[in-house]
Amino acid sequence: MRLVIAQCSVDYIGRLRAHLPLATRLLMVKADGSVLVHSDGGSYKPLNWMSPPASLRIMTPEEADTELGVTEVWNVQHAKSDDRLVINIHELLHESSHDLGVDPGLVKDGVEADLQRLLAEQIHLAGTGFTLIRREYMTAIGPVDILARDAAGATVAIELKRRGDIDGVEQLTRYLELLNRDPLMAPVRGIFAAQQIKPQARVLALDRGIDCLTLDYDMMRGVDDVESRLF
Amino acid sequence: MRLVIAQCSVDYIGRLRAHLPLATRLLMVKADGSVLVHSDGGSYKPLNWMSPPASLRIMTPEEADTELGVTEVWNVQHAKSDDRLVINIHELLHESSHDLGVDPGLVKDGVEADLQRLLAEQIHLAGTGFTLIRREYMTAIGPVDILARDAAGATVAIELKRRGDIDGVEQLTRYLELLNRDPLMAPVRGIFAAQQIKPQARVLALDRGIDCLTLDYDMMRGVDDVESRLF
DNA sequence: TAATATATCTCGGCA
DNA sequence: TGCCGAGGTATATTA
Repeated sequence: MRLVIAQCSVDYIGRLRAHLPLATRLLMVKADGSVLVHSDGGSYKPLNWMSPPASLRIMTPEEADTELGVTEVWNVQHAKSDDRLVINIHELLHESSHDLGVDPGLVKDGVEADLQRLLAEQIHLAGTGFTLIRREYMTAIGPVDILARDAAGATVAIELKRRGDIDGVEQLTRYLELLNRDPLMAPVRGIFAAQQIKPQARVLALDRGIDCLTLDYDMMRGVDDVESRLF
Repeated sequence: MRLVIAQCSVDYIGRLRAHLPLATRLLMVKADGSVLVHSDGGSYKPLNWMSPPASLRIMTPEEADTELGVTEVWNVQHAKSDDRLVINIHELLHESSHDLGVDPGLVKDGVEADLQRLLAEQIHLAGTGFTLIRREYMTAIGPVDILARDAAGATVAIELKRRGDIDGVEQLTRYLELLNRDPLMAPVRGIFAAQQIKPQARVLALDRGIDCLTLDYDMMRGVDDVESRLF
């Protein structure tokens, strides 16, 4: 990885066009040819960047640019598209190079897949007497997160989200419509389950006869830990 | 901005939990207290990070950690939530600090707003004899991108996207449902316009009687340039 | 402040 | 490889 602090202007031409006026910024060149242009604020998103795979060519500026104070031109070309990043460097303030090696990568816990596993194991949280039919029940339009049977023997489709938004209700609605076309399965009712359900999503769900279920991940994980410890 | 290359392990605890095993990485500390952990690959997204506003406290490790080789513990605490990033530093390989100043920021061209302006100007692309009623036509549930009148005098609602996904079709469906409740406006038909329309979205749109329109931004901008040059 | 739509989204999974 | 869904989505706009 190469780190450069420089006074520069940046232009991106590709899926859109974007321009950064002259200022002092961090330029990060990664081993895969990707380049990130960061300012000293904002979030983790760079001001401008080039995704890998890409190649960096450092060129001498044309005469007109030299007169404007440009000392180097970095041409970062994406390997598989016409996307291009052009960095006009006016002054190099710092430069260093480092060998980082390959990263072992991130281990996550608490994403939708974990929620799904826990709810499948603790399906009684969806309702008393519920039994699991299966997770990731495939249909023509995609997988239903959890398919279960309620105490009365009726089929229930459960859509899981970390954050319950209107999109999720639409998604579950499409599944229910499809499942209810199958006479062997109908009637199928729906449960929209999430750690947090937005008011609008709740209104839409109830309007469509879909039950809402708020999940407490920490509690569910706690139960999971206790159960794991028993075996 | 402070740049550190270090052998470290990282833990994030907040909306979820995430762990990075020991490896050499770049740590970027920005002026607003945000911290980015980057490896020498991937794209612009850091392996792990803390969003601003945040504060960094550097602490001496506990004895047990010292024995494992930890020399410094960075505790990055978000200012407005319980999100926390803990970086256990084993070896500092490089360190430098830089004053970047405030960035003037990015200028963009070619986002949805530009597409919308161009299609409004070239509304004939939606169909022969089309006339523009208005852009951003407000309804109770949000603005319809473009409202137009077709050759026969019927109202047409156009939803614009750069990438036509299923969400956009749902959005347009909601608008059409609402607009068609108004007897003065009904019947209103829909056109789903995008630079690229995903197959699933196309199927759903056609199933709901919504026409699809693929837009060529470069061509539209080219026409725009030519027209601009005439005046 | 809260909700909504966009993104050069990125990233992972699966056909 | 392309499509599809999730994201600690982040970010800008607007009511």
